[in-house]
Amino acid sequence: MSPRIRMVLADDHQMFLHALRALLEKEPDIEVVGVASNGEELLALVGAQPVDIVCIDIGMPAMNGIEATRRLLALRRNIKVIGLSAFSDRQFVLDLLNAGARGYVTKAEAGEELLRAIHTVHVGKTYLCPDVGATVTSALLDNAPRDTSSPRITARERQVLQLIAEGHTSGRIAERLHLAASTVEVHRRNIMRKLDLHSVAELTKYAIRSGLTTISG
Amino acid sequence: MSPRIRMVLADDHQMFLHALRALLEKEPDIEVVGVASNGEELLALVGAQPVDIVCIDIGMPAMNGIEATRRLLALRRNIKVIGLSAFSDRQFVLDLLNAGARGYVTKAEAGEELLRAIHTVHVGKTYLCPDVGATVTSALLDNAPRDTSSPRITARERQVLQLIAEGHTSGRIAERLHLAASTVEVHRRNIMRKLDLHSVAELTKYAIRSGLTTISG
DNA sequence: CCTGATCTACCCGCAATCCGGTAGTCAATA
DNA sequence: TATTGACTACCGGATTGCGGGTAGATCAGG
Repeated sequence: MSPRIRMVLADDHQMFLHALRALLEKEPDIEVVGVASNGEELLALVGAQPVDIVCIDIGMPAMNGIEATRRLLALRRNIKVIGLSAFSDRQFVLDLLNAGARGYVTKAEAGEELLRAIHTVHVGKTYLCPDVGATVTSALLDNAPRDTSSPRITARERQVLQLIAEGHTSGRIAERLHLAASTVEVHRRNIMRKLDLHSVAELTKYAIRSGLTTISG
Repeated sequence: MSPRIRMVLADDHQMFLHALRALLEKEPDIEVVGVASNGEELLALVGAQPVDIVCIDIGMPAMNGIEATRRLLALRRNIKVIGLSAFSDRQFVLDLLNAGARGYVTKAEAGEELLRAIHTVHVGKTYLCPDVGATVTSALLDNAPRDTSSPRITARERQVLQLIAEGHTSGRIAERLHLAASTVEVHRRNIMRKLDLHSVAELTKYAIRSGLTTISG
């Protein structure tokens, strides 16, 4: 008999965290060895014990889910990461996979979907839940340079977008990042052009979908 | 021995729904008799069988949680409703309680908090989770007209706010509503003043929290 | 009848956004 | 080496946002 799959769960909602733990512990081949409600707790948990798979909520406020994935894999390269999210934004899934994640499941899916993902990544494969899988795999299989249809946001732009979505003006963002206001405005325009969004309201929603900011705040 | 508490859960996230079910079914005195992922399913479930307590997620897209509560209680007056939410907006809690709910718990709280709420409302009392309880009860106990601290938004303002959060300018909102642009701007400023919000990003998040608009769009 | 709330509409003025350019530096890379 | 992309910074101009007023119309409640 092979040993049970050692898992760690990370989500900023305590209730979801413990409810999910209860769901997974009904599975005989899964052992939840810890839960974390922020990035620091998560890194401490995986640093202290052997862990096979980590489920990370993309929408954590304290630490960006993608950043958390990167730091986690820098610490323990052989851990498998599955991203959990309330939304399914194509670009964001691609970023997460680029960061090293092996799976992606939306919270709208049933628990069985997550179990499928766990067992799939545990044997070294990649699992994407059906609704996002189609669009993403088509993008991955397509090695051709899809210039027009792949709006990639840079790290700096992501940083500016986050501050815009938090309600700051370009001037204050410039102060915060030690930049000229004109530079921030360039980033702002480039973000809007790349994403084809044309108002702060749309930028804000995109930032929330991407996990760059939370609804409360 | 008293019979078990018959519960129904409603949330648009399948995963949370089933995870929460697993958590509650570990309790010997609780029986989850059904789960619903939208308002229609919920009404059908409580119409078909005896139910003691219903947990409703406030942030359901298809049906407003407050509206669902109202219709639920119109159908079965003796059912106890507990509101679940990812956020804790004072005004929404008040609206929910006005609609007839007996409890309110945020998803950030642990599962034990929900169990406390369930047992409390089951014996006919009202339960509010600690972080919102303080502000809300102070508002309820205060019969005096707290003009400055009770930001009630009018129907027209809500309409304008929704269109702002959808990314429209005052000019286009004016066209849509057959108003002068100056009038829309007045509504806009009154909304901001009442809610103490000072950017479109903050307005957008508030609108999402209020269920006026959805994140995807 | 009067008061208060709401909706309507306008005034001014400054700040900020939004869209179009140009252009230098730097690092990676083809 | 040459090119590409990212980051930086500025210019100009049109539009919009934002905060402060004033004010008339309507309607409900005391």
